[in-house]
Amino acid sequence: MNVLARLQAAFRSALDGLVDSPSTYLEMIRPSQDPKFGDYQANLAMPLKSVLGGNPRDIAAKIVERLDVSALCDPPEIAGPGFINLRLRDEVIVEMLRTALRDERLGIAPVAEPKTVIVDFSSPNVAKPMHVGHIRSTVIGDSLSRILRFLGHRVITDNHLGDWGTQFGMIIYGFKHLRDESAYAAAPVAELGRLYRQVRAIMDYRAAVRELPKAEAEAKQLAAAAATAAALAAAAQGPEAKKAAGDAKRAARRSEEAAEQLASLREKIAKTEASPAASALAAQHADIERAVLDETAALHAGDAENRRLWEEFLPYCREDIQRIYERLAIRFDEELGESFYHPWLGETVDDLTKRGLVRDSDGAACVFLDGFDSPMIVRKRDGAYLYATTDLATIRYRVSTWNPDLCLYVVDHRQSEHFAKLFAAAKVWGFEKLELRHVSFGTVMGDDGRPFKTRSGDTVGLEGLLDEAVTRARAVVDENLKKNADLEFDETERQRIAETVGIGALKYADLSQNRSSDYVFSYDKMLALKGNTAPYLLYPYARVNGIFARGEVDAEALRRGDRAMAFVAPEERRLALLLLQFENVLLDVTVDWLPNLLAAYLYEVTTAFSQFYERCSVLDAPDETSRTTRLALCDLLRRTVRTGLDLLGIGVVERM
RNA sequence: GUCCCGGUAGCUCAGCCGGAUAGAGCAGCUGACUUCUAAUCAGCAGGUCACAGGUUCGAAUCCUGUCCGGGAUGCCA
Repeated sequence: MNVLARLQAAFRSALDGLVDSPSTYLEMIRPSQDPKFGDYQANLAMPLKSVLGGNPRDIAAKIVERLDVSALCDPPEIAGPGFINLRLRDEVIVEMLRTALRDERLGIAPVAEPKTVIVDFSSPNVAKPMHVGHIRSTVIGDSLSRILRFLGHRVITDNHLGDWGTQFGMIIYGFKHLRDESAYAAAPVAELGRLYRQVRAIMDYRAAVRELPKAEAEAKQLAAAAATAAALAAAAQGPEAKKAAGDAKRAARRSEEAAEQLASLREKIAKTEASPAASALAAQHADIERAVLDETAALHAGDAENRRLWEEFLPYCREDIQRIYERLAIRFDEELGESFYHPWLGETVDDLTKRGLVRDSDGAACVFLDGFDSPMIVRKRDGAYLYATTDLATIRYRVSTWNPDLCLYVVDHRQSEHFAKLFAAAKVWGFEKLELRHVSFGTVMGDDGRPFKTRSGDTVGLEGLLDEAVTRARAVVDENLKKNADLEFDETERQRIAETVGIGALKYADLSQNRSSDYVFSYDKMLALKGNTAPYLLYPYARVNGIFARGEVDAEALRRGDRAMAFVAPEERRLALLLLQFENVLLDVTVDWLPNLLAAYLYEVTTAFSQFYERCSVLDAPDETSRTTRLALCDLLRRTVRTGLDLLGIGVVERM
């Protein structure tokens, strides 16, 4: 049992008979932020004032009187308005350290009541290359799955692939009209990618031409509005002036955005028209939008030819994304894409209808839900189904197959309304016992504060992103080795370190951020050697390995041994306390599904280690007890870091 | 229009289910490598936690309003 749980148990008996539901108060016991307030503090006397009456210091005194923590702590102290400060006895810390040291799982017991959890994440569209937008869902979902599994839950990870949408209509259309037979025979994946981009380019061009007049008119109108607003602002006096200036600024910005939008449209058009071949292509395929939709509809309707092509293309498309997953070390238990649910969409709507949940509105089948202005449309006027329908069918399938307690959807925040409706609909459909959670996250931004794009305005491919991270990591490795003459790394090892550090840095940059906020992408920041970065966390791990190697320490014997241990420096004690909080941190992560809490913890623990390392010589410790204690801290540190990083989906390097 | 999310140091961000003097990193300044890897450490400086009210013994954290930014908003996913 971890420290906190033991303290809580002691307080639970102290509160017995005093309050009805002690749980809320037990959560008010937490690590102190300042050592002078002890190791842990209980903040429950103040809020108990409204329950028990009297003044909080007296309440605290009463609780302390009933409290028996003598096996764990020095006598508790009451401070300030009624804080109860607890200082753990060194022998207790040492004993718990020993328990963790001996245990494969660092003393962390599996949860008493395991749940079945489905984690739905990544879910790229297989017809197009993965891009930067997929990184967050993939990395956050993978980490949450690993943490849940480590804690002892039954976890099913599912990649709900987009393998049935319009993008396949595009590829099929491209294949029928634009394919290069020999290129397809030689390298099908590349050729399909080219076809997708080709069709996309034609469609984009045609859309740009169509939208141009409207965009021109809008830009013109907004420019005029901005000019008017600027004039008004210049003329305004007194209290009106500030407001007018604000209006002018906003109008100017809107005008600027419209101008950019217009410029981007013109650029697309110019790009196509600059090439006679591209222009001719665009002219030849004047009806491309409708034709693509027709190909998609034919696929869905069971057209034999399109179905055959789809089956032929699918493995190639999956191959492309599989390569990325392998590099990221991401695996799924299931990859049931949209196509898997296609056969059941009709009966899903029928079942909803049978239960009286569906109403016709303008020819569309709609589920109207309390608290929402607009309904959830489950079948379009033209008879086609939507992702809402697929998502409902998916819930039903998952319940009948795995009977989960909880289902997490790791999907970006823009879809929060969709999920709010989906969850509400699932509830009225009869799945009220199943807990559904949208684990949402923000956008990856460029350093200009806008969604991360290449200089030419395209989305950034994920593969290129990985390559760049590794290349830059390699530069850091080489740079560092120049400074350390006594370290020798051959080419293979350098490259392997670069791969681990680069990919790890990319993942860590994402996971160390609170998922709900947008985050600014920066190679320089993620690969920085100091601060909350992957390289900083990996370093202590390698350092400890260095100590064990140089001292020829037998780690197994250390773990099993029973030599005396004791603290002489505050850095040792602080590091030990932090190491013992690992379990609580993992449990905290699963309260609001925040992997950044684990990242922050690992940063804190490695920072504490760096301070310890600076201050306390391990191999040349003053005596045997100190040496054993310090080696134990080192070993626990490296295993905690390795486990913690593994739970974030990040690998370690033995030396760097 | 309605709904959702955000506004914390020059920059990037933690902290937000109320707790003791608001924390990191970067950038700036000062120190520390004959010592287990300096991919490090120690220190200085830097903040009306957007604004105004409210609840509370106590508010960056909860409530209300205002301003600013982003997003969503019936037949795409």
